[in-house]
Amino acid sequence: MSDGDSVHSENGRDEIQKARPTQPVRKPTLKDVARAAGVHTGTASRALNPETRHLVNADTVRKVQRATEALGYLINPIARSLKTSRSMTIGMIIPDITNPIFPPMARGVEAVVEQAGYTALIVNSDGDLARERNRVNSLRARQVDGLIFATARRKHPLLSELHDARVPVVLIGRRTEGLDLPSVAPDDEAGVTTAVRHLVGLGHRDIACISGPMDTSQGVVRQRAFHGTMRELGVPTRDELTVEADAWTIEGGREAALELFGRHAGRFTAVVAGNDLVALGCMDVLAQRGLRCPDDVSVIGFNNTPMMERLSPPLTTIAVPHYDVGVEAARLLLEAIKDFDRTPRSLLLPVTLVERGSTARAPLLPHITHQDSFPASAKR
Amino acid sequence: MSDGDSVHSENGRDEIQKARPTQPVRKPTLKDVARAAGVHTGTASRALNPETRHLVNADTVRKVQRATEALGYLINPIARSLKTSRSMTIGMIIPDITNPIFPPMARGVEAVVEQAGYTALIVNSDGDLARERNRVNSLRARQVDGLIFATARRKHPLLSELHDARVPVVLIGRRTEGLDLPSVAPDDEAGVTTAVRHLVGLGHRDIACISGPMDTSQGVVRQRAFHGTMRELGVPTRDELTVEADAWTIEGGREAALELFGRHAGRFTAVVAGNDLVALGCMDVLAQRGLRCPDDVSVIGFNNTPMMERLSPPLTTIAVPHYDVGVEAARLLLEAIKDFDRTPRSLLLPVTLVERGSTARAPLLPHITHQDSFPASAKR
DNA sequence: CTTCAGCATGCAATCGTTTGCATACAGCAA
DNA sequence: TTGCTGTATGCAAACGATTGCATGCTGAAG
Repeated sequence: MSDGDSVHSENGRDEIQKARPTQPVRKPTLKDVARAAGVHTGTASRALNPETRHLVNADTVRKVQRATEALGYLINPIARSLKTSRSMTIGMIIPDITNPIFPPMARGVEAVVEQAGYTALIVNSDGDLARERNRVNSLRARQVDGLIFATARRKHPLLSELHDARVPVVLIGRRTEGLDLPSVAPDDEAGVTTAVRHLVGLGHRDIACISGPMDTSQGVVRQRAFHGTMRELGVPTRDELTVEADAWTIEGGREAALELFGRHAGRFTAVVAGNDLVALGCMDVLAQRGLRCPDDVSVIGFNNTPMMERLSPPLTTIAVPHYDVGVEAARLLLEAIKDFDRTPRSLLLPVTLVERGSTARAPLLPHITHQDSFPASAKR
Repeated sequence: MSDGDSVHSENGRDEIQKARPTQPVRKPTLKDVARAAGVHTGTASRALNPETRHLVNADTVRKVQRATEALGYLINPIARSLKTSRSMTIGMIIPDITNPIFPPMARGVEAVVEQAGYTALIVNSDGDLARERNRVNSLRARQVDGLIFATARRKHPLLSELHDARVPVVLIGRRTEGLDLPSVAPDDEAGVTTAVRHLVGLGHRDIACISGPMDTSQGVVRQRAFHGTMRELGVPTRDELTVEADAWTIEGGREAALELFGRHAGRFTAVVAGNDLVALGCMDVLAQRGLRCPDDVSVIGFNNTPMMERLSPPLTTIAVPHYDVGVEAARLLLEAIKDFDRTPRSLLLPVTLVERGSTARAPLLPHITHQDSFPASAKR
């Protein structure tokens, strides 16, 4: 509406920049504030910054503050960053934002950094290494003051580079190899141990393990914990019953389950999955083969991903406090920003078993033979 | 490796800044590149910028590029932004990042803006107006070149402010009121119409509507479409059968369903929910009252939220191309950034019915009377 | 040989802050 | 009076890029 009738408005500037309906008001700068308050920009700057405020007379501070409000002045963080080379910004790299465990983490991170005056930039790498590098470079160029990696790759050239460049970094979901970086992770080992005990307690002995990708630390930790616990409990394991999912996704779980069956590995009555999504994929394959869960095969996941309680059967899983993971990671990062050379702390967050419908007592009859013939109950 | 053996390296700078275990290598600046290439910074700048590259001799360009690589130079977007007052950054405001429809949108947005050299900053407002204001201010201060609102509030003082400040804005999921802003939304009207037709086609006549919050445009559009379609089809509606959920969440749906029952509204055999989460909340209440879905009551959602196919019963719903919504929103934003005064376009994306297990033919017998007594089938 | 066009580059101001240093002034002691 | 101390402010140089303008050069036209 306001542009149809824009009179000639030939004010000389319009000749240069293309004619605009309304002249965008120039944002007030510190100089404007200083002028309005009748002081020098330096003084205004000091008055506005809590760190330096004590250097200036209380009355002057008030004058400056009044001017600030009157003009609606907003500090320009870009100019500030240029000078201070701190951006009050941190970056969070997520491998797959559509995996529902990450949004709560992101919120946890946001909640605490925001409190400290930081803004969190959230980017996702799609698990793609090149893309990840890209995103990280872009974040670094933007002078982020620190980085949180929620991506679980085990060794990572980026990490040492970042360390050399003295960029504070916190890892989520894994401890590092080589480098000693602060990290926060759910207690994977305890979680898996609990899961295995649960199954064994239900009478299962032939338990398969569909681990997550072994190039992620969580993948290896969880698988290792599986074998460790089985050994401790004196339950024999067979190599054929351990497979690795290529990705922490439903599809990854599906493919791994397919491979498991392809191996003609013989009877198993339960599976410990690397995470909930992998468990879901596995359950798909089970169903497709006419095996009922939990009647024929029990399945247990990891994470307690949202919605898992509403599936049929509802998934038994290990609950991880994702929000808290984010919170703690952020705290660690703030520490690292404050003092880069502080010796890195690592947190292990407790996890809990959530018993639901996907696990049950082991069936009495063998129902998967080496030949993949099915028990009566599973035959249509 | 090139720093471990760096001899004493007492270059005077060490004396000044506090001694550090390892000297953080100063990031190369444009000046360094220029020196290395034997040209002036101005020339280097022009050589590196595709827009101005044609101004400089091809050989020189090559020299500069080589120097750039050799030094591992990364342009400093902060300095660049300060000068150009463009940040190559856009902001996306999401009301609730844990609602699984948003991550795919965010990815869509990211995919296209990234292509254009922009970085997307994703923040969530938790639906809280003050917080939203906050986040937006922080984004504006950071000089974002444009904003995408995925938050569905109907009228919004912020929006006109932003418009006055000539900040490009694109809306997701609603057309605006008052202001004419570019937007992209699923075709809510068509979606609801399809849903209602589906139910009526199954023989339902007593259909309840649990709409989303009516202070969101999607809430009103969908509810309006419900009543419109019912009228067109000649199916009478009763006011008591329309309730409003306070939030687009499971909890919101639950409370609304409770209210519906509290009203003693009499028989209904189906409900059209504002979205999938609301539908889930409603189904919880149904189950709790001993009503089976779909045998006693059919329920249809909206969005085709991930996982809905795995529930029991799997949710019949209207599928929305969330990723595409993000893609289109980003495109619109880029257009608006290029030319703020272009007349705003609005897109309506097609939606499709996904028939699953939560809807079925209407039961023959009335099973909810005004007194809330239940049919035999529902009695335990 | 001049003149001029046109290309390639250098020069320097600028974006909006921060911050080390210089300055001004008041109060106080000698 | 002089000399200090300390406090409050001004001054101006950064930070690292962009960009309008000036300049130098080459070669062709006159």
